[in-house]
Amino acid sequence: MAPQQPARQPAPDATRRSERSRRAIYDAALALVAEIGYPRTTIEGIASRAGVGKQTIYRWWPSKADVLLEAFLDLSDQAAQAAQADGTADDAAYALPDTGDLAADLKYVLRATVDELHDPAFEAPSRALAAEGVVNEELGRRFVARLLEPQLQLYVDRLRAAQEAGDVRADIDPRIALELFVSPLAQRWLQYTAPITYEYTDTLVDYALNGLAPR
Amino acid sequence: MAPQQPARQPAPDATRRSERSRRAIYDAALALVAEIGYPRTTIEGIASRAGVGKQTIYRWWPSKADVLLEAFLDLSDQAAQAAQADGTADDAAYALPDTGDLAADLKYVLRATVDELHDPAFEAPSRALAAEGVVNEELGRRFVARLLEPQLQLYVDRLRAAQEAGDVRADIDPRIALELFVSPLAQRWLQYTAPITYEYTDTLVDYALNGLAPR
Amino acid sequence: MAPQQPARQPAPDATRRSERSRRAIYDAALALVAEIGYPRTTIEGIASRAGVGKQTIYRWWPSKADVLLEAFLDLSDQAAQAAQADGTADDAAYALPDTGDLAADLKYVLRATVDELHDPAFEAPSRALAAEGVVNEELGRRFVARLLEPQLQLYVDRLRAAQEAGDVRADIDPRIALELFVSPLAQRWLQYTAPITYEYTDTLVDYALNGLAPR
Amino acid sequence: MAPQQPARQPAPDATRRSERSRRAIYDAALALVAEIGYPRTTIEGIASRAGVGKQTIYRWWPSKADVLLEAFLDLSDQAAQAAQADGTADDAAYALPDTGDLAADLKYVLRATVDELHDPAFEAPSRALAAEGVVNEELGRRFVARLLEPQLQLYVDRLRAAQEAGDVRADIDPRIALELFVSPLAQRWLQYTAPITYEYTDTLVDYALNGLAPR
DNA sequence: AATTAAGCGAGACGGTACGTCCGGTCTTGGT
DNA sequence: ACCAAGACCGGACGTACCGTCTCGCTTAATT
Repeated sequence: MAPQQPARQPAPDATRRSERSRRAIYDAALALVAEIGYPRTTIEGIASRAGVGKQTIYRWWPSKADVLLEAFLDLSDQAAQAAQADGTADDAAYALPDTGDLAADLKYVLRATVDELHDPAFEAPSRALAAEGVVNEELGRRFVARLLEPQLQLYVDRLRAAQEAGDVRADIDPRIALELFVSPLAQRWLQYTAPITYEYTDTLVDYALNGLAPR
Repeated sequence: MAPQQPARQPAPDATRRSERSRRAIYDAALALVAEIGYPRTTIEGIASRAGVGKQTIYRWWPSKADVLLEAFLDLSDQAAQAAQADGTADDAAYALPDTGDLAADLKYVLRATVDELHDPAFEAPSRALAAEGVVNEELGRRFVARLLEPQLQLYVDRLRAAQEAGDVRADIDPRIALELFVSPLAQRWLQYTAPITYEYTDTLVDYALNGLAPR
Repeated sequence: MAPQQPARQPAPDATRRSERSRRAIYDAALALVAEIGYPRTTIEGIASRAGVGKQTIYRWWPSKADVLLEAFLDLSDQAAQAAQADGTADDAAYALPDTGDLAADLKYVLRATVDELHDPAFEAPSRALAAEGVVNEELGRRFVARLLEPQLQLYVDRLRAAQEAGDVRADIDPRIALELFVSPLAQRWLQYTAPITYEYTDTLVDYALNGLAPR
Repeated sequence: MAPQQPARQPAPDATRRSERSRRAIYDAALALVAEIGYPRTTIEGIASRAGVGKQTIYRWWPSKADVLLEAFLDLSDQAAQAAQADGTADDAAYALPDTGDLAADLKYVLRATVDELHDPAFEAPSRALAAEGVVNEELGRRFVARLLEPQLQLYVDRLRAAQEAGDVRADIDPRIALELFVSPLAQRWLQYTAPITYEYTDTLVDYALNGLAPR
């Protein structure tokens, strides 16, 4: 119906695209970012490590950051599928747990997030993408839309359920409410303002639910 | 007694340093980051714009990010001094307002922060430094220690005062508590997750003080 | 069978070399040396004037002197071909004249050499190469083997013919004999020890053929 | 009457000049040229090795080549004085030997020159100066006038004596005649065209005195 | 003896060029 | 047509020196 992307260049034919090269590029990009860091990772380096011509990268991605973003999305999808395969039906990738105890559920999920933020395989590329997004608004928005927002949506869902159960006030906006415990964790991780522990995230949930003022 | 700094290189003689060049470099760095963005700002460009030899930059700073960090610190100091000069004695640079109404005071300060985050002169360099800090831990910690933490400390002080006044529960850790409203704002700004408005920051303060759970 | 060249670097693919760039580099190098002198001629200057990236020079030549040597060889080849095209069959590029009068032939050729040494197009680059060769033995030997020795060989041939004709003693080594008139000219030109004139070269030939001692 | 040099700069006061520094600069310059070669010898390197400020060099010499020229002249003077001290009255520095046998005397002196040209202490700086002189006419003329021409004058004197003794034809110009055996040696040394041996210089003398043509 | 003024060691400074690396484009030959 | 390979133009990197300049410090020569 609607036209595809405007396609300023001769528009490569995606049906002929080499899946082999695409995978090799993702692997090389993630490996290099993990090994030598994002700033020292170069397109030439990725091409060389992937055994691929530079043009093959430039044909399909406009920048180093875009390569990494797609590589990371691909990695996340794979991880999600793997988790779903050997996990329960209500996988964390699709919904937060709902045991009826909101505080406990949030603490559980945030503890899992703490673990993930300490996983070296995720840390290097996601830091790199976050950093790039800070300075490059267009990519930042894409990063948020594709990776961050879907995860935050799970909190929105859980908080809505809590509102129906009467555990959260009805006049609360869940999209804002979730930031009370998610953003502090994000900031500590992004900016090294302070260490990240289970105790810390538990505290965040308590403070957020009960408020700072005396009751 | 105490050892001098390690000084790995021949250690330039700081007493002979050209104040004129230092200022010109700060100005050029800030101007370029504002005009063409951090990634396209180069050491050569700064040197050229400042009318300075490249070596004069490399002699005193190890990297582009360090130049910008010092330039920004200098800018902040100047702004603080200017504010103090024409302001009241209890300047915001030294303490948050304390009218007795904690919610109002916090809302006031956060609104000022919203304004500052929209000020183009501050936005470009601080974004750049934040981004660099995400990916470069050493610089990130310096950025936090020199710029961010001193500002957060003002919230700690205000919250302590509120605890004494009985407006905040005594068992609350102020350093964590402040993150409930500061970090969400930071994240929205850094990652473009959502717009930043007065209404938003007001809401954050209300949620944080009163909690999400029904009272 | 025979080993390939050692090829210490990744060895660029000569078949893909840009002829256009090569020529532009030669032209730029010769022009700059003529205009501003060898020491002030820089690789960057050559690249810029030739409209070429610096790497294109570094890819194919190890040093400024090598660029100039090849540029000059190319120039000489072109001049030789041009001379042959519109000249007689027995071009000076292939043999010295042999009218039967050795003294006259030598004087003729040396006068032509005097003219050439005063030709600004040849002077600047050949001086530069000679100077570099004095201080850089490896390049000096290449300069001699590729440019100087082939010309001297023509004298050897002419002197051999003279020996057969009985105009030069049979026990004379022509390779040494030619130096009696060629080297003095060379030294005056290289070291500015004294001016170079037709009269001077005529005198050299007379002295060399007849000797200094009374007959 | 007439003013001394125009003195474009404030004209340093030579009476206050530090003899200690001058010597240290000469030594450093000669040592560096011998050790790392002329092109890699820098003014900064000389200053540092001599334990001297850069300005002390720039105050007294206009260029690296001039420093080396004076250093070499100084070295030559010292060598000449040393030779005179432990040698005969008629030192080679003041006159060529005159045993009555011109050929033998010339062969003797040229053999001594061959030895000198192989002396590493003299080779590096004199090559460097010669090379610089090829490309820098002004310095070249100074090099010739101060170093080369005085030595050639000794040949002129010896050849004049030979003319009076009837061993050289009266119509010969000694200044040109000497080039028949001196220049070939010079060229072989400067340009690496061929090896330098006693046999070679002996041959040059024979050829020059007797001529190439049959007698 | 105190004062002055130059040379001096040191090295920061504004520059230029070095030789390298990489970005992004283009061309070639192979599949 | 895509791909691996890599040459190409361009531009920034971080380093090395250039030649000038300023800073304190000797060190005479002059008051």
